Amino acid sequence: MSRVSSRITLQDVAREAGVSLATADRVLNGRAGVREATADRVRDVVARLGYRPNAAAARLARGETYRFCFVLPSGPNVFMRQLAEQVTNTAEWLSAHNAYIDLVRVDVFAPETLASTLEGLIGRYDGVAVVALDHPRVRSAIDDLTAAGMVVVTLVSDVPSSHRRHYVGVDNIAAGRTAGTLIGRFAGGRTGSVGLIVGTPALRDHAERQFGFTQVLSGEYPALRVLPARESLDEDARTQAIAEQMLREVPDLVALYNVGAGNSGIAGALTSAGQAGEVVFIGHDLTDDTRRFLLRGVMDAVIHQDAGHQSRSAARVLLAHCSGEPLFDEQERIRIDIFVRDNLP
Amino acid sequence: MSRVSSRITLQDVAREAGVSLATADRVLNGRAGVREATADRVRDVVARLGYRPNAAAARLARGETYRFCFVLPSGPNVFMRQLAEQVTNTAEWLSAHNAYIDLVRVDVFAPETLASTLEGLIGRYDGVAVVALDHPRVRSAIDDLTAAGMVVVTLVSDVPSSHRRHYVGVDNIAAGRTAGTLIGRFAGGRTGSVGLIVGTPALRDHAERQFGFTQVLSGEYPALRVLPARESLDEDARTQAIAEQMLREVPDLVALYNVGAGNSGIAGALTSAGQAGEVVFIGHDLTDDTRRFLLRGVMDAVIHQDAGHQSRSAARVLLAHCSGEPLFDEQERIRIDIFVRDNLP
DNA sequence: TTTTTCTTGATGTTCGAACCTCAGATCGGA
DNA sequence: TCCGATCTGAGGTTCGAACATCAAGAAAAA
Repeated sequence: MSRVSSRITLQDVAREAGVSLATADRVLNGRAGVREATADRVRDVVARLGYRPNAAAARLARGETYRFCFVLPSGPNVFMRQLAEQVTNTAEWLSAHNAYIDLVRVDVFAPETLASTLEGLIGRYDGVAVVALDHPRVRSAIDDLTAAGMVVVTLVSDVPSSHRRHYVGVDNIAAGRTAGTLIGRFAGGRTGSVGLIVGTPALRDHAERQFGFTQVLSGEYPALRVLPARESLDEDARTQAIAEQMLREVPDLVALYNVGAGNSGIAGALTSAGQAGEVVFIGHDLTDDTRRFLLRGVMDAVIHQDAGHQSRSAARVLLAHCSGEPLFDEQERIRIDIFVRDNLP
Repeated sequence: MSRVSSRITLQDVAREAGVSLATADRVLNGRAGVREATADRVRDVVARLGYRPNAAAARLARGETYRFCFVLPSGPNVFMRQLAEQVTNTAEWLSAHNAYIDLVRVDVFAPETLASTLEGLIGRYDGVAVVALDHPRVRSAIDDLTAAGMVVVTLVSDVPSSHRRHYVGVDNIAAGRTAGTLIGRFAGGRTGSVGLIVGTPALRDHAERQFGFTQVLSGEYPALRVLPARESLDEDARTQAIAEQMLREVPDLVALYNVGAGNSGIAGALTSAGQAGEVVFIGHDLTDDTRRFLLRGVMDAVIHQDAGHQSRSAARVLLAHCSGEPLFDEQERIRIDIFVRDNLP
């Protein structure tokens, strides 16, 4: 049996170090007016006793409230709607920690709008989480925010070259590779063509998934030929039209990978062509629709990134950076979930 | 833009309801001596204003410390070692919430020992998380604990018929089904036999996985014949011997599913038989070993349940039940993770 | 030696809620 | 109408840390 922790207050530390509470306090909060030797003594005792400030008391005493802003894309995208909903839940949870979230939705396909929205946030928040577009204007807006002393994290879609403090989201190249491996395996040694549908290659996450997917298929499944990517703009109707055309014109079609939204369109096309369950179909993001497609055998796997995790993680990261509390990195890693019919949550 | 929360104190509620702080306090903490009509008025205002007690202040004021005990199996099982490590991390996190964890390890294959260990905990803790054996003695020990007013949650392996307050873990039938579907798909239309290795059918989770697996394979992949299950007792050497024997004696072996531990043994057998990558191999629990096997192509998929999630979830559940704080169910659902080479964390 | 500057201790207030006591107020029943 | 029982208000204390102020003592500079 191992007692893993204890409860030690600043009082204990002060007594043990032979200084007053005030001095111990000055050391711990980096206030001036303590001889270096004394400060060291205090720090020693802190380490030896394993003193950990009572977070509840500290927050209560500070009485600070943090203001965060989450900037998400507007539009009908189901995943983004889920994310917005989860942000609302997160806000409720955060309110117990003296932090408030405002939620802003802007047009994701307009870098100028996004950039100017971001710039309008300067000084009004302590931290910003943004589903970013990798565009020079957006990058410079992010840098402006950090220059103004705000903590910025990118959410779902990264801008690696910016000064964002953290990226909360998955490795989309790995997500694409995962799709590639699953399609390669599910195709079961068949030879033929694989249809590839993206929302728009202008979105960094779509481009990365496409890259990872093609990499795996062309490298390891030579029997499968990846057709040139078609753009759906994430619209159901357009996606359906593309899928229908493929089913008509590609006789040896063995699989479909949909990088973006619009899975309902593909399911519709497969079903009406009588090919549901025949053509391997993998897409992204678990929704009511894709869950149903999995259960019906229309989709074979869904690659997912949990909106709730990402929202909470972004909030924790913002909070930790603003209040100086520690972060458990391992807990903040967002995973690439694979769902098949049998492990649906 | 939507401001999702606010900060309202009990003071505000009392003022708005036209009562004193003391009365509002009595209502919220269920203390006697308030007329029902007045209490209703207060509750109305609480709802209307969306008052949420400041958790930090509440905990500070209560000053309670909760003592939890985590009872895990002893022995060399890697997953259980991971779990123990994560419990230690969780303990550190919990110490910021005035809660302490003791960690006890007992022999999992001895229901008597487990049961008497549990009974020895009575009165010494506020809550217990236990990796339970589904055995009448253990069940009655759990019921004794709850009868003594302690909160008990089962971890990883459930005892559904007991009075445990909560089960933190995955649906192991679903996990077995997931393995079945993946093997069925990965086998790619081949015809042949599938080897099935369990630790011991006495463990509920093993039995459930076996059940789910067999259900899917026999129901949906008639070309695959599931061999009678062999028992490995979770030992590498034994597992290896079984795998070697299967590889020798079953000429049409197309896949192996290992329900318990001992994946290294199977990997060894496959490699030395020159069958690595030929025979589909799926097992449980991501470890350094299984990760390596995935990357080398010896294993095709690993079904995983995150030890860190489970440990933290158990702690949150215990804390919530003891302190009466709310739980977000959705966050406490443990997922069945599927890992292939490309989505390793 | 005398100032000035630097350290330190002592002491207090604040945060929001939990919990306690005591004195009135109100109410029902006899 | 009066009595006890039941409400309610007012006030205080506590938790642990953050932060402020003031004065005493020590060390360094003049």
